[in-house]
Amino acid sequence: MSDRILLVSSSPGDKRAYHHGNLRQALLDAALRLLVELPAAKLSLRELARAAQVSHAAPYHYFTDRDDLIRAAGVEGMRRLLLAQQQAVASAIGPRERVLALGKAYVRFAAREPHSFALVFDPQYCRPGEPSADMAPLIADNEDLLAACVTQAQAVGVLPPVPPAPLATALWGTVHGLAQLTMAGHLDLPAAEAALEALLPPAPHPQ
Amino acid sequence: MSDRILLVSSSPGDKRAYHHGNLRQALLDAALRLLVELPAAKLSLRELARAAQVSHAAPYHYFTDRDDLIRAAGVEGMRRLLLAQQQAVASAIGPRERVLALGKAYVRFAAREPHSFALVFDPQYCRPGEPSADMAPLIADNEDLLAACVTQAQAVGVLPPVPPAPLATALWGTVHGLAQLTMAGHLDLPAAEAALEALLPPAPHPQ
DNA sequence: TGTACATCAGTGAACGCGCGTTCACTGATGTAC
DNA sequence: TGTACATCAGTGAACGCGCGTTCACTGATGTAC
Repeated sequence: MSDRILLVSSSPGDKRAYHHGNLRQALLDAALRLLVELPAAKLSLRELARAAQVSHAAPYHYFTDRDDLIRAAGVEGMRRLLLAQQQAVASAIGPRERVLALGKAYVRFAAREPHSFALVFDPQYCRPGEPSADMAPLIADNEDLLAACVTQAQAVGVLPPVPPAPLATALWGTVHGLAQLTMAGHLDLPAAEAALEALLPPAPHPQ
Repeated sequence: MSDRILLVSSSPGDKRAYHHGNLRQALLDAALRLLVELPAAKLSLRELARAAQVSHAAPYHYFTDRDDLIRAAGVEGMRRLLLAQQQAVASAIGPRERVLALGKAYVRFAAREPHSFALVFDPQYCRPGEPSADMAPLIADNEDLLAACVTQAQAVGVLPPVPPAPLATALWGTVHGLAQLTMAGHLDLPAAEAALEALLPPAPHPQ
Protein backbone atom coordinates (compact mmCIF):
# COMPACT_ATOMS: atom_id res chain seq x y z
CA MET A 1 0.00 0.00 0.00
CA SER A 2 2.72 2.42 0.92
CA ASP A 3 4.38 1.60 -2.41
CA ARG A 4 1.36 2.98 -4.17
CA ILE A 5 1.43 6.16 -2.10
CA LEU A 6 5.08 6.68 -2.85
CA LEU A 7 4.51 5.98 -6.52
CA VAL A 8 1.72 8.50 -6.77
CA SER A 9 3.13 11.25 -4.64
CA SER A 10 6.76 10.98 -5.71
CA SER A 11 6.25 11.30 -9.47
CA PRO A 12 6.07 15.03 -10.00
CA GLY A 13 4.59 16.39 -13.16
CA ASP A 14 2.38 13.44 -13.90
CA LYS A 15 -1.38 13.81 -13.93
CA ARG A 16 -3.31 13.79 -10.72
CA ALA A 17 -3.94 10.17 -9.93
CA TYR A 18 -7.22 8.84 -8.74
CA HIS A 19 -7.18 6.68 -5.64
CA HIS A 20 -4.43 8.33 -3.70
CA GLY A 21 -4.37 5.43 -1.26
CA ASN A 22 -4.02 7.18 2.06
CA LEU A 23 -5.28 10.68 1.58
CA ARG A 24 -6.61 11.06 5.11
CA GLN A 25 -3.15 10.65 6.66
CA ALA A 26 -1.54 12.62 3.84
CA LEU A 27 -3.86 15.54 4.63
CA LEU A 28 -3.01 15.40 8.33
CA ASP A 29 0.70 15.26 7.52
CA ALA A 30 0.30 18.24 5.21
CA ALA A 31 -1.65 20.08 7.90
CA LEU A 32 1.11 19.61 10.46
CA ARG A 33 3.66 20.66 7.88
CA LEU A 34 1.73 23.86 7.17
CA LEU A 35 1.24 24.46 10.89
CA VAL A 36 5.00 24.98 11.21
CA GLU A 37 4.48 28.30 9.42
CA LEU A 38 0.81 29.21 9.86
CA PRO A 39 -1.52 29.33 12.85
CA ALA A 40 -4.52 27.01 12.65
CA ALA A 41 -6.89 29.93 12.11
CA LYS A 42 -5.11 30.80 8.86
CA LEU A 43 -4.92 27.23 7.59
CA SER A 44 -7.48 27.00 4.80
CA LEU A 45 -8.87 23.81 3.34
CA ARG A 46 -7.90 24.96 -0.11
CA GLU A 47 -4.27 25.63 0.75
CA LEU A 48 -4.12 22.30 2.54
CA ALA A 49 -5.51 20.49 -0.50
CA ARG A 50 -2.92 22.27 -2.64
CA ALA A 51 -0.15 21.10 -0.29
CA ALA A 52 -1.43 17.52 -0.51
CA GLN A 53 -1.72 17.86 -4.32
CA VAL A 54 -5.39 17.05 -4.53
CA SER A 55 -8.40 19.10 -5.55
CA HIS A 56 -9.91 21.37 -2.94
CA ALA A 57 -13.01 19.17 -2.70
CA ALA A 58 -11.12 15.94 -2.01
CA PRO A 59 -10.82 16.45 1.79
CA TYR A 60 -14.61 16.20 2.06
CA HIS A 61 -14.32 12.46 1.42
CA TYR A 62 -12.55 12.11 4.78
CA PHE A 63 -13.71 15.03 6.93
CA THR A 64 -17.18 16.47 7.32
CA ASP A 65 -15.94 20.06 7.19
CA ARG A 66 -12.97 22.29 7.90
CA ASP A 67 -13.37 22.16 11.68
CA ASP A 68 -13.39 18.38 11.63
CA LEU A 69 -10.08 18.35 9.78
CA ILE A 70 -8.44 20.93 12.05
CA ARG A 71 -9.58 19.00 15.12
CA ALA A 72 -8.05 15.82 13.68
CA ALA A 73 -4.81 17.72 13.08
CA GLY A 74 -4.92 18.74 16.75
CA VAL A 75 -5.13 15.09 17.79
CA GLU A 76 -2.17 14.33 15.54
CA GLY A 77 -0.26 17.20 17.19
CA MET A 78 -1.02 15.84 20.65
CA ARG A 79 0.14 12.40 19.52
CA ARG A 80 3.48 13.87 18.51
CA LEU A 81 3.81 15.98 21.67
CA LEU A 82 3.21 12.91 23.84
CA LEU A 83 5.61 10.80 21.78
CA ALA A 84 8.37 13.41 22.15
CA GLN A 85 7.97 13.35 25.93
CA GLN A 86 7.83 9.54 26.11
CA GLN A 87 11.00 9.16 24.08
CA ALA A 88 12.82 11.80 26.13
CA VAL A 89 11.82 10.21 29.44
CA ALA A 90 12.72 6.72 28.19
CA SER A 91 16.28 7.72 27.32
CA ALA A 92 16.93 9.67 30.55
CA ILE A 93 18.62 8.07 33.54
CA GLY A 94 17.50 8.86 37.08
CA PRO A 95 14.44 10.66 38.51
CA ARG A 96 15.78 14.22 38.25
CA GLU A 97 16.93 13.68 34.68
CA ARG A 98 13.56 12.17 33.74
CA VAL A 99 11.61 15.22 35.01
CA LEU A 100 14.05 17.52 33.24
CA ALA A 101 13.87 15.48 30.03
CA LEU A 102 10.09 15.61 30.06
CA GLY A 103 10.02 19.36 30.54
CA LYS A 104 12.69 20.05 27.95
CA ALA A 105 10.95 17.82 25.40
CA TYR A 106 7.74 19.75 26.02
CA VAL A 107 9.43 23.12 25.52
CA ARG A 108 11.37 21.94 22.49
CA PHE A 109 8.27 20.58 20.82
CA ALA A 110 6.56 23.93 21.29
CA ALA A 111 9.56 25.79 19.89
CA ARG A 112 9.82 23.46 16.90
CA GLU A 113 6.09 23.25 16.07
CA PRO A 114 4.53 26.35 17.64
CA HIS A 115 1.21 26.29 15.86
CA SER A 116 0.67 22.56 16.29
CA PHE A 117 1.33 23.06 19.98
CA ALA A 118 -1.05 26.03 20.08
CA LEU A 119 -3.73 24.02 18.30
CA VAL A 120 -3.55 21.23 20.88
CA PHE A 121 -4.38 23.80 23.56
CA ASP A 122 -6.86 25.86 21.53
CA PRO A 123 -10.28 25.43 23.15
CA GLN A 124 -11.88 26.57 19.89
CA TYR A 125 -10.88 23.23 18.36
CA CYS A 126 -9.75 20.95 21.20
CA ARG A 127 -12.07 21.47 24.13
CA PRO A 128 -10.44 19.95 27.24
CA GLY A 129 -13.79 19.57 29.00
CA GLU A 130 -15.09 17.25 26.32
CA PRO A 131 -12.10 15.71 24.55
CA SER A 132 -12.76 13.61 21.46
CA ALA A 133 -12.50 9.84 21.66
CA ASP A 134 -9.13 10.06 19.89
CA MET A 135 -7.80 12.78 22.18
CA ALA A 136 -8.86 11.50 25.61
CA PRO A 137 -6.41 8.56 25.90
CA LEU A 138 -3.51 10.75 24.80
CA ILE A 139 -4.33 13.27 27.53
CA ALA A 140 -4.63 10.50 30.10
CA ASP A 141 -1.30 8.99 29.04
CA ASN A 142 0.39 12.37 29.32
CA GLU A 143 -1.00 12.98 32.80
CA ASP A 144 0.14 9.53 33.88
CA LEU A 145 3.62 10.15 32.52
CA LEU A 146 3.94 13.43 34.39
CA ALA A 147 2.53 11.98 37.63
CA ALA A 148 4.99 9.09 37.49
CA CYS A 149 7.94 11.42 36.95
CA VAL A 150 6.84 13.70 39.80
CA THR A 151 6.34 10.96 42.41
CA GLN A 152 9.66 9.32 41.49
CA ALA A 153 11.41 12.67 41.84
CA GLN A 154 9.71 13.22 45.20
CA ALA A 155 10.80 9.77 46.37
CA VAL A 156 14.47 10.69 46.00
CA GLY A 157 14.05 14.23 47.30
CA VAL A 158 14.49 16.06 44.00
CA LEU A 159 11.02 17.56 44.50
CA PRO A 160 9.63 18.63 47.89
CA PRO A 161 7.38 16.24 49.86
CA VAL A 162 4.17 18.21 49.27
CA PRO A 163 0.90 16.76 47.89
CA PRO A 164 1.81 15.52 44.41
CA ALA A 165 -1.34 16.76 42.60
CA PRO A 166 -0.85 20.55 42.96
CA LEU A 167 2.89 20.05 42.56
CA ALA A 168 2.32 18.32 39.23
CA THR A 169 -0.04 21.13 38.24
CA ALA A 170 2.53 23.77 39.12
CA LEU A 171 5.22 21.93 37.13
CA TRP A 172 2.90 21.56 34.17
CA GLY A 173 2.21 25.28 34.40
CA THR A 174 5.92 26.05 34.50
CA VAL A 175 6.88 23.98 31.46
CA HIS A 176 3.79 25.16 29.62
CA GLY A 177 4.56 28.79 30.33
CA LEU A 178 8.23 28.43 29.40
CA ALA A 179 7.08 26.75 26.19
CA GLN A 180 4.69 29.59 25.38
CA LEU A 181 7.22 32.30 26.16
CA THR A 182 9.82 30.54 24.03
CA MET A 183 7.39 30.16 21.12
CA ALA A 184 6.47 33.82 21.37
CA GLY A 185 10.10 34.91 21.29
CA HIS A 186 10.32 36.21 24.86
CA LEU A 187 12.85 33.54 25.79
CA ASP A 188 15.32 31.45 23.86
CA LEU A 189 15.62 27.71 24.41
CA PRO A 190 18.73 27.84 26.64
CA ALA A 191 17.11 30.44 28.90
CA ALA A 192 13.97 28.33 29.20
CA GLU A 193 15.97 25.22 30.04
CA ALA A 194 18.11 27.11 32.55
CA ALA A 195 14.96 28.34 34.30
CA LEU A 196 13.67 24.78 34.45
CA GLU A 197 16.92 23.50 35.96
CA ALA A 198 16.82 26.30 38.53
CA LEU A 199 13.59 24.82 39.87
CA LEU A 200 15.16 21.37 40.32
CA PRO A 201 18.23 21.80 42.56
CA PRO A 202 20.70 18.91 42.34
CA ALA A 203 20.82 19.01 46.14
CA PRO A 204 17.83 16.98 47.37
CA HIS A 205 15.05 18.52 49.40
CA PRO A 206 14.83 17.27 52.99
CA GLN A 207 12.60 14.22 53.05
CA MET B 1 -14.80 66.62 24.94
CA SER B 2 -16.02 63.52 26.71
CA ASP B 3 -19.45 65.16 26.92
CA ARG B 4 -19.59 65.12 23.17
CA ILE B 5 -18.61 61.46 22.98
CA LEU B 6 -21.27 60.51 25.46
CA LEU B 7 -23.82 62.60 23.63
CA VAL B 8 -23.09 60.95 20.31
CA SER B 9 -22.68 57.38 21.42
CA SER B 10 -25.44 57.32 24.02
CA SER B 11 -28.28 58.52 21.81
CA PRO B 12 -29.42 55.35 20.08
CA GLY B 13 -31.50 55.59 16.94
CA ASP B 14 -30.26 58.98 15.88
CA LYS B 15 -28.37 59.48 12.64
CA ARG B 16 -24.70 58.70 12.46
CA ALA B 17 -22.93 61.83 13.60
CA TYR B 18 -19.92 63.25 11.91
CA HIS B 19 -16.96 64.11 14.09
CA HIS B 20 -17.20 61.39 16.62
CA GLY B 21 -14.68 63.15 18.82
CA ASN B 22 -12.50 60.30 19.97
CA LEU B 23 -12.95 57.52 17.46
CA ARG B 24 -9.44 56.16 17.86
CA GLN B 25 -9.93 55.29 21.51
CA ALA B 26 -13.52 54.19 20.86
CA LEU B 27 -12.22 51.71 18.27
CA LEU B 28 -9.62 50.34 20.68
CA ASP B 29 -12.25 50.00 23.42
CA ALA B 30 -14.54 48.20 20.98
CA ALA B 31 -11.65 45.95 19.95
CA LEU B 32 -10.95 44.92 23.53
CA ARG B 33 -14.65 44.36 24.07
CA LEU B 34 -14.85 42.09 21.03
CA LEU B 35 -11.65 40.30 22.09
CA VAL B 36 -13.51 38.94 25.11
CA GLU B 37 -15.38 36.67 22.69
CA LEU B 38 -13.23 36.42 19.57
CA PRO B 39 -9.54 35.72 18.95
CA ALA B 40 -7.62 38.52 17.25
CA ALA B 41 -7.38 36.51 14.03
CA LYS B 42 -11.18 36.54 13.71
CA LEU B 43 -11.57 40.20 14.55
CA SER B 44 -12.44 41.94 11.29
CA LEU B 45 -12.24 45.63 10.64
CA ARG B 46 -15.83 45.63 9.47
CA GLU B 47 -17.22 43.97 12.58
CA LEU B 48 -15.15 46.35 14.69
CA ALA B 49 -16.53 49.38 12.84
CA ARG B 50 -20.03 47.99 13.35
CA ALA B 51 -19.36 47.66 17.11
CA ALA B 52 -18.14 51.25 17.24
CA GLN B 53 -21.15 52.38 15.15
CA VAL B 54 -19.17 53.94 12.35
CA SER B 55 -18.82 53.03 8.71
CA HIS B 56 -16.33 50.32 7.83
CA ALA B 57 -14.02 52.84 6.19
CA ALA B 58 -13.81 55.17 9.19
CA PRO B 59 -10.96 53.30 10.96
CA TYR B 60 -8.65 54.18 8.08
CA HIS B 61 -8.56 57.74 9.36
CA TYR B 62 -6.69 56.52 12.46
CA PHE B 63 -4.90 53.33 11.44
CA THR B 64 -3.02 52.57 8.25
CA ASP B 65 -4.53 49.10 7.93
CA ARG B 66 -6.01 46.23 9.89
CA ASP B 67 -2.68 45.04 11.29
CA ASP B 68 -1.93 48.52 12.60
CA LEU B 69 -5.22 48.55 14.50
CA ILE B 70 -4.78 45.05 15.93
CA ARG B 71 -1.28 45.94 17.07
CA ALA B 72 -2.61 49.04 18.83
CA ALA B 73 -5.24 46.86 20.53
CA GLY B 74 -2.39 44.64 21.71
CA VAL B 75 -0.67 47.63 23.32
CA GLU B 76 -3.95 48.55 25.01
CA GLY B 77 -4.21 44.96 26.29
CA MET B 78 -0.70 45.10 27.69
CA ARG B 79 -1.53 48.41 29.37
CA ARG B 80 -4.46 46.76 31.15
CA LEU B 81 -2.47 43.64 32.07
CA LEU B 82 0.25 45.76 33.64
CA LEU B 83 -2.30 47.94 35.45
CA ALA B 84 -4.01 44.88 36.94
CA GLN B 85 -0.69 43.65 38.33
CA GLN B 86 0.33 47.08 39.66
CA GLN B 87 -2.96 47.51 41.48
CA ALA B 88 -2.81 43.99 42.94
CA VAL B 89 0.76 44.45 44.18
CA ALA B 90 -0.03 47.89 45.61
CA SER B 91 -2.85 46.58 47.78
CA ALA B 92 -0.98 43.52 49.05
CA ILE B 93 0.91 43.56 52.35
CA GLY B 94 4.24 41.79 52.73
CA PRO B 95 6.69 40.25 50.21
CA ARG B 96 5.05 36.84 49.93
CA GLU B 97 1.59 38.38 49.46
CA ARG B 98 2.94 40.77 46.82
CA VAL B 99 4.41 37.94 44.72
CA LEU B 100 1.19 35.97 45.08
CA ALA B 101 -0.94 39.01 44.23
CA LEU B 102 1.11 39.66 41.10
CA GLY B 103 0.78 36.07 39.92
CA LYS B 104 -2.92 35.85 40.69
CA ALA B 105 -3.64 39.13 38.94
CA TYR B 106 -1.80 37.81 35.89
CA VAL B 107 -3.79 34.59 35.84
CA ARG B 108 -7.09 36.35 36.48
CA PHE B 109 -6.52 38.83 33.70
CA ALA B 110 -5.89 35.96 31.29
CA ALA B 111 -9.03 34.16 32.47
CA ARG B 112 -11.13 37.30 32.15
CA GLU B 113 -9.76 38.54 28.81
CA PRO B 114 -8.28 35.47 27.13
CA HIS B 115 -7.94 36.86 23.63
CA SER B 116 -6.54 40.20 24.73
CA PHE B 117 -3.98 38.28 26.75
CA ALA B 118 -3.23 36.02 23.78
CA LEU B 119 -2.82 39.04 21.51
CA VAL B 120 -0.24 40.62 23.82
CA PHE B 121 1.87 37.47 23.40
CA ASP B 122 1.11 36.83 19.74
CA PRO B 123 4.36 37.34 17.83
CA GLN B 124 2.33 37.81 14.64
CA TYR B 125 1.22 41.18 15.97
CA CYS B 126 3.40 42.01 18.99
CA ARG B 127 6.96 40.96 18.20
CA PRO B 128 8.92 40.90 21.47
CA GLY B 129 12.25 41.26 19.67
CA GLU B 130 11.23 44.61 18.22
CA PRO B 131 8.49 46.06 20.44
CA SER B 132 6.74 49.21 19.26
CA ALA B 133 7.54 52.53 20.92
CA ASP B 134 4.23 52.28 22.80
CA MET B 135 4.82 48.71 23.94
CA ALA B 136 8.46 48.85 25.06
CA PRO B 137 8.00 50.94 28.25
CA LEU B 138 5.08 48.74 29.35
CA ILE B 139 7.23 45.63 29.01
CA ALA B 140 10.07 47.29 30.90
CA ASP B 141 7.73 48.37 33.71
CA ASN B 142 6.35 44.86 34.00
CA GLU B 143 9.82 43.34 34.19
CA ASP B 144 10.81 45.85 36.86
CA LEU B 145 7.70 45.09 38.87
CA LEU B 146 8.39 41.34 38.79
CA ALA B 147 12.08 41.79 39.60
CA ALA B 148 11.24 43.98 42.61
CA CYS B 149 8.75 41.44 43.94
CA VAL B 150 11.20 38.59 43.49
CA THR B 151 14.16 40.23 45.21
CA GLN B 152 11.97 41.38 48.12
CA ALA B 153 10.64 37.84 48.51
CA GLN B 154 14.18 36.47 48.44
CA ALA B 155 15.25 39.00 51.07
CA VAL B 156 12.79 37.54 53.59
CA GLY B 157 13.37 33.93 52.57
CA VAL B 158 10.06 33.35 50.77
CA LEU B 159 12.02 32.53 47.62
CA PRO B 160 15.33 30.62 47.62
CA PRO B 161 18.62 32.56 47.52
CA VAL B 162 19.49 31.61 43.93
CA PRO B 163 20.40 34.09 41.17
CA PRO B 164 17.30 36.29 40.79
CA ALA B 165 17.26 36.43 36.96
CA PRO B 166 16.53 32.77 36.15
CA LEU B 167 14.28 32.60 39.22
CA ALA B 168 12.20 35.47 37.88
CA THR B 169 12.10 33.76 34.50
CA ALA B 170 10.89 30.52 36.07
CA LEU B 171 8.20 32.36 38.03
CA TRP B 172 7.11 34.22 34.94
CA GLY B 173 6.91 30.90 33.14
CA THR B 174 4.83 29.42 35.93
CA VAL B 175 2.24 32.18 36.11
CA HIS B 176 2.17 32.41 32.33
CA GLY B 177 1.59 28.68 31.99
CA LEU B 178 -1.06 28.60 34.69
CA ALA B 179 -2.73 31.51 32.92
CA GLN B 180 -2.69 29.70 29.59
CA LEU B 181 -3.96 26.44 31.03
CA THR B 182 -6.75 28.29 32.84
CA MET B 183 -7.74 30.17 29.68
CA ALA B 184 -7.77 26.93 27.72
CA GLY B 185 -10.01 25.24 30.28
CA HIS B 186 -7.47 22.73 31.59
CA LEU B 187 -7.52 24.32 35.03
CA ASP B 188 -10.03 26.41 36.93
CA LEU B 189 -8.96 29.55 38.76
CA PRO B 190 -8.82 28.00 42.27
CA ALA B 191 -6.63 25.14 41.02
CA ALA B 192 -4.28 27.59 39.33
CA GLU B 193 -4.03 29.73 42.45
CA ALA B 194 -3.50 26.68 44.66
CA ALA B 195 -0.64 25.57 42.43
CA LEU B 196 0.90 29.02 42.71
CA GLU B 197 0.66 28.98 46.51
CA ALA B 198 2.23 25.53 46.59
CA LEU B 199 5.37 27.04 45.06
CA LEU B 200 5.63 29.70 47.77
CA PRO B 201 5.74 27.91 51.13
CA PRO B 202 4.81 30.11 54.09
CA ALA B 203 7.84 28.63 55.85
CA PRO B 204 10.86 30.63 54.68
CA HIS B 205 13.73 29.07 52.76
CA PRO B 206 17.05 28.97 54.65
CA GLN B 207 18.92 32.18 53.91
C1' DT C 1 -23.78 88.90 16.27
C1' DG C 2 -24.01 87.05 11.60
C1' DT C 3 -21.75 85.25 7.37
C1' DA C 4 -18.33 82.98 4.38
C1' DC C 5 -15.19 79.54 4.17
C1' DA C 6 -11.46 76.01 4.85
C1' DT C 7 -10.86 71.77 7.21
C1' DC C 8 -11.23 67.09 7.62
C1' DA C 9 -13.90 63.17 10.04
C1' DG C 10 -16.85 59.99 8.50
C1' DT C 11 -19.83 57.93 4.43
C1' DG C 12 -21.21 54.43 1.22
C1' DA C 13 -20.59 52.35 -3.22
C1' DA C 14 -17.41 49.68 -5.54
C1' DC C 15 -13.44 46.48 -6.45
C1' DG C 16 -11.19 42.04 -6.46
C1' DC C 17 -10.00 38.09 -3.59
C1' DG C 18 -9.87 33.67 -1.30
C1' DC C 19 -12.69 31.20 1.23
C1' DG C 20 -16.06 26.93 2.55
C1' DT C 21 -19.18 24.09 0.60
C1' DT C 22 -22.01 21.62 -3.01
C1' DC C 23 -22.69 18.60 -6.81
C1' DA C 24 -22.85 16.17 -11.05
C1' DC C 25 -19.12 13.94 -13.15
C1' DT C 26 -15.14 10.75 -14.40
C1' DG C 27 -12.22 7.14 -14.55
C1' DA C 28 -8.96 3.90 -11.94
C1' DT C 29 -9.53 -0.08 -9.27
C1' DG C 30 -10.69 -4.86 -7.79
C1' DT C 31 -13.89 -8.64 -8.39
C1' DA C 32 -16.99 -12.04 -10.44
C1' DC C 33 -17.46 -14.83 -14.10
C1' DT D 1 -6.58 -15.28 -19.21
C1' DG D 2 -9.95 -11.94 -20.78
C1' DT D 3 -14.26 -9.27 -20.18
C1' DA D 4 -18.10 -6.84 -17.90
C1' DC D 5 -19.26 -4.26 -14.19
C1' DA D 6 -20.03 -2.04 -9.56
C1' DT D 7 -17.61 0.89 -6.47
C1' DC D 8 -16.11 5.08 -4.93
C1' DA D 9 -11.94 8.33 -4.59
C1' DG D 10 -10.99 12.39 -6.55
C1' DT D 11 -12.31 16.33 -10.07
C1' DG D 12 -13.51 20.96 -11.39
C1' DA D 13 -17.04 24.30 -12.13
C1' DA D 14 -20.12 26.91 -9.60
C1' DC D 15 -22.36 29.35 -5.63
C1' DG D 16 -22.69 32.97 -2.18
C1' DC D 17 -20.16 35.31 1.47
C1' DG D 18 -17.48 38.51 4.19
C1' DC D 19 -13.41 40.43 3.91
C1' DG D 20 -9.65 44.51 3.26
C1' DT D 21 -9.00 48.39 0.84
C1' DT D 22 -9.91 52.51 -2.22
C1' DC D 23 -12.05 56.76 -3.41
C1' DA D 24 -14.94 60.54 -4.60
C1' DC D 25 -18.20 62.58 -1.70
C1' DT D 26 -20.68 65.11 2.16
C1' DG D 27 -21.63 67.87 5.76
C1' DA D 28 -20.58 69.26 10.76
C1' DT D 29 -17.29 72.07 12.89
C1' DG D 30 -14.45 76.09 14.28
C1' DT D 31 -12.43 80.35 12.72
C1' DA D 32 -11.73 84.79 10.44
C1' DC D 33 -13.89 88.77 9.41
